[in-house]
Amino acid sequence: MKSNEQLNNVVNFLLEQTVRQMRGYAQRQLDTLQAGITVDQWVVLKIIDERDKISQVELAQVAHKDTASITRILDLLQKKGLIQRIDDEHDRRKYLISLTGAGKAFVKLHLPFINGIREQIVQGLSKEEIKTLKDILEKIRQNVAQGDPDVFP
Amino acid sequence: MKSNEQLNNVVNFLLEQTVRQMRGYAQRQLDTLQAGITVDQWVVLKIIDERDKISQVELAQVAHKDTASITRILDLLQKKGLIQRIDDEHDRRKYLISLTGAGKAFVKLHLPFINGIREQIVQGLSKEEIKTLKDILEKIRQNVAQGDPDVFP
DNA sequence: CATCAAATATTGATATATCAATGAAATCGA
DNA sequence: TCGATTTCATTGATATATCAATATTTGATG
Repeated sequence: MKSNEQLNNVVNFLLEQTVRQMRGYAQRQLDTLQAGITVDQWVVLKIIDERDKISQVELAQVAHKDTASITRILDLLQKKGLIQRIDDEHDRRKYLISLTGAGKAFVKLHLPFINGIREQIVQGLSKEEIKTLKDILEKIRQNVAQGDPDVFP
Repeated sequence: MKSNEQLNNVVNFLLEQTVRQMRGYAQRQLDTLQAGITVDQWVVLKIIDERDKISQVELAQVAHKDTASITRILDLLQKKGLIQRIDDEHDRRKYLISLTGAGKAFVKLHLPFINGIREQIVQGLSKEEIKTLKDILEKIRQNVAQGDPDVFP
C-alpha cells in the first residue's frame, strides 16, 4: 500500500497547492485594479450586492466563513466606505448589511474584469472535465463532511 | 459561453470549499491524538523526517510555504522540542534543521494514523478518478502559474 | 411573567499566508 | 580584493481561519 500512500499524499497536496495558486493568481489580478481589496472581501461584497439587507450570520453561511471572519471583513469594507451596517428594527441583535452607493458603483465597475479572472482559471477545461471534477470533489466532501452538509448546486 | 459562467464560479468555489473542509477534517482527526500539533506543523515535521539537515529555504520550497511561515512553524516545533536548528559550519547564514529524538519518536508514533486520515479523505475514489483529478488540477495550475512551475510526481 | 436556552455580533488568542524590510553572510565581477 | 548583488533567516504588518468567551437580545417553557 505504500504507493497508495504516496498517491494520496500527492492528491491532498495537489489540491491544496492548486487552491493556493488559484488564490494567489486571483489576488494578483485583483491587485492590478489598484482597488485595494482582497479576494475574500470581493466575495463578501458580491454576496451583499446580490442579497441586500442580509444579516451577518446569513452572510457567513453563504460565504462559507466564520461569523468572526465576517465581522472583520465587514469592518474593513465599512472603513473603505463600501458597505453599511443598519440596525434591524425587528431584531436588535442583528444588522442589515447593505452596499453604499460607492459599494454599488465599485461592484458594477469591477465585476466584468473579475468574472474574467475566474474564466481564466478554468480556461481550457471542457464541460465534461468540469463535471468530472465536481463529482470527484463532491465525493471528497462527503468523505470529510461533519454535521450539517451544505449543498452546492 | 454564457452558460459556462455559472459553472465556472461553482468550480472555483467548490475547490476552495473542498480544501477548507479537508483541512478541517484532517485537523479534527489530528486533534483526537491530543498531540498538540497542527496539520501544517505535521507537514513540516514529516519533511524534516525525510530530509534530515535540510535548510529553511529548501524546506519552504518542498512544503510550498513562504520562508516567513517556515520560520514561525519551526519556532513552534522547536518550543515543543520536536526539532532543532543547528548552525551550518559551511554557510553561517543557514541552519540545518533536524528532528530531535522526541521528534523522531513523535513521527514514528503518529505516522500510521495520519496516513489513515489521508486515506479517508480520498476514500472511494478509483485510481482513474484520482488520475483525472490530477490532470484537471494540473491544467488549472498551468492556467494560474507564474514564474517557476513546481513539479509534482 | 420569570427564567432559561438559543441566536447574534463582537472580541481575543493562536496559527498561517503574504508581502516588505532588514541584517548578516556569501558570492560574483571587475 | 573590493564593491555590488544575492541569499538566508528573521521580523513586522495585515488579512484570514478557527476556536472560545462574552454581552445583548430574543424566544420558549415552565
